[in-house]
Amino acid sequence: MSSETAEKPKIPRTDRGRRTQRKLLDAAAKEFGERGFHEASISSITRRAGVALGSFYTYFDSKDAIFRALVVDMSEAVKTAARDAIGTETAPLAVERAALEGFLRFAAEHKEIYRIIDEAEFVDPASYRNHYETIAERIADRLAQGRAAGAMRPGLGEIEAWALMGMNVFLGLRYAIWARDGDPDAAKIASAANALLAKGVGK
Amino acid sequence: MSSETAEKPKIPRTDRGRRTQRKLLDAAAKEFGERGFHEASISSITRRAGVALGSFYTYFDSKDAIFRALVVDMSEAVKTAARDAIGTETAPLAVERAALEGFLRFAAEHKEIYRIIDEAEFVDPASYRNHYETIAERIADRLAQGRAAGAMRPGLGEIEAWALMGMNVFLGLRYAIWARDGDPDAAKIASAANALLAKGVGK
DNA sequence: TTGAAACCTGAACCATCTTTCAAGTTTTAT
DNA sequence: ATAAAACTTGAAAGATGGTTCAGGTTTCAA
Repeated sequence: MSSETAEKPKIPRTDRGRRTQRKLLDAAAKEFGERGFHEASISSITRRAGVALGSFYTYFDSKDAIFRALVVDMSEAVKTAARDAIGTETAPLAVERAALEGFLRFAAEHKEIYRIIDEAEFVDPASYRNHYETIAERIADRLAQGRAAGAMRPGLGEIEAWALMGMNVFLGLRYAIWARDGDPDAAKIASAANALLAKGVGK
Repeated sequence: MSSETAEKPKIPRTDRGRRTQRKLLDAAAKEFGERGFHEASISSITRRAGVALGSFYTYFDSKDAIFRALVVDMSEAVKTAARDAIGTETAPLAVERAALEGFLRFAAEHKEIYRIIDEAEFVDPASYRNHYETIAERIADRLAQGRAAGAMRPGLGEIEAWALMGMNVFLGLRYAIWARDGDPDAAKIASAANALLAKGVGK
């Protein structure tokens, strides 16, 4: 529970072990995504993974431990998705648009990330905080670059980074996780958000 | 657990009863706020409230039920705080600034709302969704008014409302809940966010 | 004053998992 | 081929904490 406990990695030493550990991780992503941390049960995870209950403890110290491992995984995955989506874009505003569009598409494909990241607020607060702080820093860096490139105004910093991140997260919640029939597609959402970012709501 | 179960209100019929129910609700707000839904225990709630364990079930059907009651309470409280903060402002941008500043101050005073609303995603998904959808509608209405008043550009709708809401929620998370020494105050945050809203990041 | 309804009490019940463990199987290295 | 290390197994231990209940006390209305 505490973030201070030793927490030896438990790294598998054979192929069979690595396969089993991965099966557990994948099963856990589904289980936690569908039922949330507390509703999820280890026996259900091992059942999904097709291994015995006891094997779980060969690879993870506890239910908390596998959840933490998963949060780190997903947190990486989100960041990677955004970076990949940015690709070769260089114009600062185009970069933000691409990042959001990529994130929206990723979230739609992996709806479980929201539940897992969100539940980290309760199960693993340090990772939760780290997740958002890291992303905010990354956005702040991009804003600084936008300024340096002369494409953005001065005075953009941490506040604007958090505002932009919140915007993206909530657009993902509404249009990727809670998508409805007839909703605009990811490109449309990203365009609208980009316009807001570029010129605000003023006339 | 299901949202289909009858769920009779259990309304107290005497003053004593109403007092006890309120004590339980207040105790639960603290307990859930400090420990989160699953770490929280009913015996701890009744201990805080100074009543016997069994009395809990005179007023609430279950741990879920009192949590749901609390979510409704807090959801109301947030909306009220924002509305009160808007007060007599009429200029559309000033309204948004006031709403955010009011929300930031409220969140700083009631840090438990974040944990309780956020945990509703898992414990009471319908209320969670309803909370944000209601707020988004309210923001969308204000944007429409801003447009009608000629202070905002055309084309602002649901997307922009969710973006703005996300902005506010994340600014609250960072600067009210996770406040650090040396952080700008609520007025400064609201100003910066308002500038972003007014003119975006462009030069 | 008095009976009924409302309310209070806390020990015990019980269902639900997490975690452990001792014994068996597979893999790896020599 | 052989032994050690890695891995697997599932029954059972153990802990937790929500919920029930039977009996007592307080409040209310007539």
